[in-house]
Amino acid sequence: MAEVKITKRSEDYSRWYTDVIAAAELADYAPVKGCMIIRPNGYAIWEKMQQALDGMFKETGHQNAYFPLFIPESFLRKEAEHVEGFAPEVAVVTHGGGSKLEEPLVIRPTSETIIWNSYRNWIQSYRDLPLLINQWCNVVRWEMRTRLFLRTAEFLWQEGHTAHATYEEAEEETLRMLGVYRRFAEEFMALPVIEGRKTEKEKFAGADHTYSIEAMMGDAKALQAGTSHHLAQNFAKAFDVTFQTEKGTREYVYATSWGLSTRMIGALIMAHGDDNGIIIPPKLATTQVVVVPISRKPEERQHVMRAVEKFTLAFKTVGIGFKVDDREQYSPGFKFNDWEKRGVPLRIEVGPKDLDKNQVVLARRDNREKTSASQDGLERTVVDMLNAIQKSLYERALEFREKHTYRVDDYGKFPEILDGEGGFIWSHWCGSGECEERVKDETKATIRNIPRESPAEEGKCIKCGSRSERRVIFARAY
RNA sequence: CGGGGCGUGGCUCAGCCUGGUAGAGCACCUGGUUCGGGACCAGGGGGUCGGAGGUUCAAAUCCUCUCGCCCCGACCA
Repeated sequence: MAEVKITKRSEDYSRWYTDVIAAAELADYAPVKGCMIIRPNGYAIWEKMQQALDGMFKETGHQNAYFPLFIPESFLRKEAEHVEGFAPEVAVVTHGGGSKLEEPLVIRPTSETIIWNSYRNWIQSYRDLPLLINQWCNVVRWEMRTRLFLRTAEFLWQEGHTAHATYEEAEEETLRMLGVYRRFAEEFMALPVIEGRKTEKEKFAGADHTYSIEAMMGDAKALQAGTSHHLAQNFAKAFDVTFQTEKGTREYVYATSWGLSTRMIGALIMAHGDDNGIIIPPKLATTQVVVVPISRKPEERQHVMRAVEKFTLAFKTVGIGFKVDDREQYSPGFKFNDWEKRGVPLRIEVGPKDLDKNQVVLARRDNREKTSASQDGLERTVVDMLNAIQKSLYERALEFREKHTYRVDDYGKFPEILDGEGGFIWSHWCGSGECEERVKDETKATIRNIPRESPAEEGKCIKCGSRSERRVIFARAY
């Protein structure tokens, strides 16, 4: 276990980020450029995310399946916008079994093409619809500049691919899954997000339109945390997927796809982490509570351990994830720091002084407050406190976002905000790609999305002054 | 792909300018004393100095080539 010191957030945010990952042993750089090794601590978070999401997918009627990693190159070319969007970043396999392949195989950057190729055979009639499939897998996108979790050449994700009889039904599904992502972010990640529609420039290659949830990180930059696409009939037409309607006519199928990736681990780090390391929200922590026994003499140790065994037994019955750190070679102070950088939400300290009073010391990771609690019914106290931590992480993140959100009607204020503390800027936009592009060139801020909750409001485009009907969010993004 | 930097035990780095046969801190192992916010003492293990070639009696050090990584700019979940 190498000692890792963490750069202060205020000093160098991106170094802080990589330091936190090293300190918490979440991931390593791989021998292959742009790839990462997700270490057990990092993977544990992903597994928790998977569990939560998978449950919600099942609740909304989806089934898991698995499609191949290799996709015939020709498939990718069938949808014009799609190939244009992904061609620059696909990895291609040209050889196999010692000889050149007849047709190169691309390693999936996303699976729309290979999945819709199958859907052609799966869908005959309106009775086969809707078709609601999800898959958990890895994908590869050859990125120029990579950062652990946020942008790597290979990453893990889930991709949902559904087929519907009508445009409206597909739209409903697209928004339903966006809502699932929102709920996941808020309830499990303690991360407030803004649902909205992507601009034409930022939408998924091959989609009719794209929705996203956007979150604010600890440096006030935006992170796209999940996307849901309405693909209309684009892929059905490309792969000739039609169905017979109730009336006996033949129509192309409507599609959606939606994905959320290991990037969320990066979001978690940047949304909640502090100078001491990552803070894992209780609902995503495998180890929710770490118990640090403190003792000097062997007989003291025995007494302490007896008490620990007693209350941890109760933890098991109520399903609290805990770990007892009984390593003898480390001092309590070392262990406090060790578990803090790993982000365990709650620490329990028990020593001789506590035994005398039948209590323990509870130390919250989120605000580093220490309080005493009785050993009787400790499991209830702990459950309550974990809930309180979950809630307070959300509130803190929301407060931070509010504090860094501005309504701006004067383009001249953009640099001041963006080069200062940064943040989300709600401004009017006429809807033209030129204005969007010019703002990006001039300020490095992009339109994150057109918020769904943004009320209709007459205004003038921040850039060109033309008529605008609602505000959009400008921000610098990851 | 353009600009900048760096490759020396697991990690961070010194040594290189001025060649002389590898060193520190942390981590690791053993024993002991410790233990309520990163303990201490003693002992110990571990490196073909990114790779190849060259100069030299002698190369981590000088020369040539090569590979890789990191940071900054053009694309993106």
